[in-house]
Amino acid sequence: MSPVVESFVAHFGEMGSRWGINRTVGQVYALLLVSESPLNAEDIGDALGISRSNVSISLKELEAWQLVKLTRKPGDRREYYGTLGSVWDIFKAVAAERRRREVEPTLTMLRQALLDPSAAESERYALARMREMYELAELANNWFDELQRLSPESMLQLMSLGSKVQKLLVLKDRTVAALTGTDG
Amino acid sequence: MSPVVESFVAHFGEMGSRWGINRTVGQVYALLLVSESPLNAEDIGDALGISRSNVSISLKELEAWQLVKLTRKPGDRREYYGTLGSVWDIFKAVAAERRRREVEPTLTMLRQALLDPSAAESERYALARMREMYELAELANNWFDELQRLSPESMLQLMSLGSKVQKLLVLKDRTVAALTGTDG
DNA sequence: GCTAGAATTCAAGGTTTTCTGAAAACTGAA
DNA sequence: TTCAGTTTTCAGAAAACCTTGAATTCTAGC
Repeated sequence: MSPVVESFVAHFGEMGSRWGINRTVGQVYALLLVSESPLNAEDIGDALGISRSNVSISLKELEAWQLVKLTRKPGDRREYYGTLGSVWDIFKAVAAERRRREVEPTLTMLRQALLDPSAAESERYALARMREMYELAELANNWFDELQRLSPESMLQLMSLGSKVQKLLVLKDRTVAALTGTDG
Repeated sequence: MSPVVESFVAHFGEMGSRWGINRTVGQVYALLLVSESPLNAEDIGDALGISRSNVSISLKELEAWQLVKLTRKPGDRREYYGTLGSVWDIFKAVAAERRRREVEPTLTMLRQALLDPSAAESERYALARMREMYELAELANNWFDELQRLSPESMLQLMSLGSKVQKLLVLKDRTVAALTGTDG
């Protein structure tokens, strides 16, 4: 590995725990990201100095995240791993999996708690707080879902707009008001 | 603790590691979230069955996230902890801290790697991949920054719009084109 | 269907992270 | 300034997590 690649891989390893994956999974993914052609498990283990079984476990984890794709070479029985095509696809895959792991269980828990008929009067404040949280989380969750439907171009445009989107929203309100005759 | 609060606290504890905080920090925060009035360290330790020193460490961590605020009661030397006012404020604080911990170190690393003059020809592919990643991360990062400037109302409106925002973007393009006379 | 090579599983050992109680440091009120 | 009550620190114990090699299962190509 060249020095630049080495520091990239090391960084992904160190950041792993902050990102909710472990060191090795981070390193394996970093290596695949910057490799021009797919690698097999032995290549990966050799490059990172880790055991064959650890490579296997890490690749399984990356498959769960849907961050790697498997290819085969004719006349070669080993499996070769590569990453998704564009960084945009990667971004979407990470967002989807994080939502599944980090947000959805909480939404489910909150939904159940809020529907619980045994809730007592003394819990009034706690339930109100939980409801607020549920509502914002659900809104944000659905919003991310919708954003993923946008084309990369639209997404780029929206992001470049930044907070100027506010002007556009005001404009929209005026237009709607004028068209429906419901203004002031 | 009532059963509903207990399951809420337990859930935050279990999700802690997925969210990049530890079990105890998650539980302490959950408890503060649903408590109508601020709690002192002893209250927290008793409610959660953890040591006084562990409470102290967890509160320090929550302070680093800027998720708790400290109050005092007249004639009481103990410190009382409560949470931020609205879920929107909480959301913003979490986003800011996560960006600081999870995104910024990577942007810094990529920036340095991309500027490194010792980059060799053999690293061409790796550097291209890293540049792509850097560009999307920077764009998304700045976008979040801008979004935080929006009022809660605008944010709500934008989120409710969902992918229909695309129509608004098309409308804007047409208007700009018409005004500047640069259309087809 | 065999089989050699490849992938996976798993128990044991190693490492990192978290938690605790005891001790030290701090602080508000007298 | 003193001091009792409070918070913080820290070394060691406990828990959680990760890694490994050996054994097992799987499978592509014959």
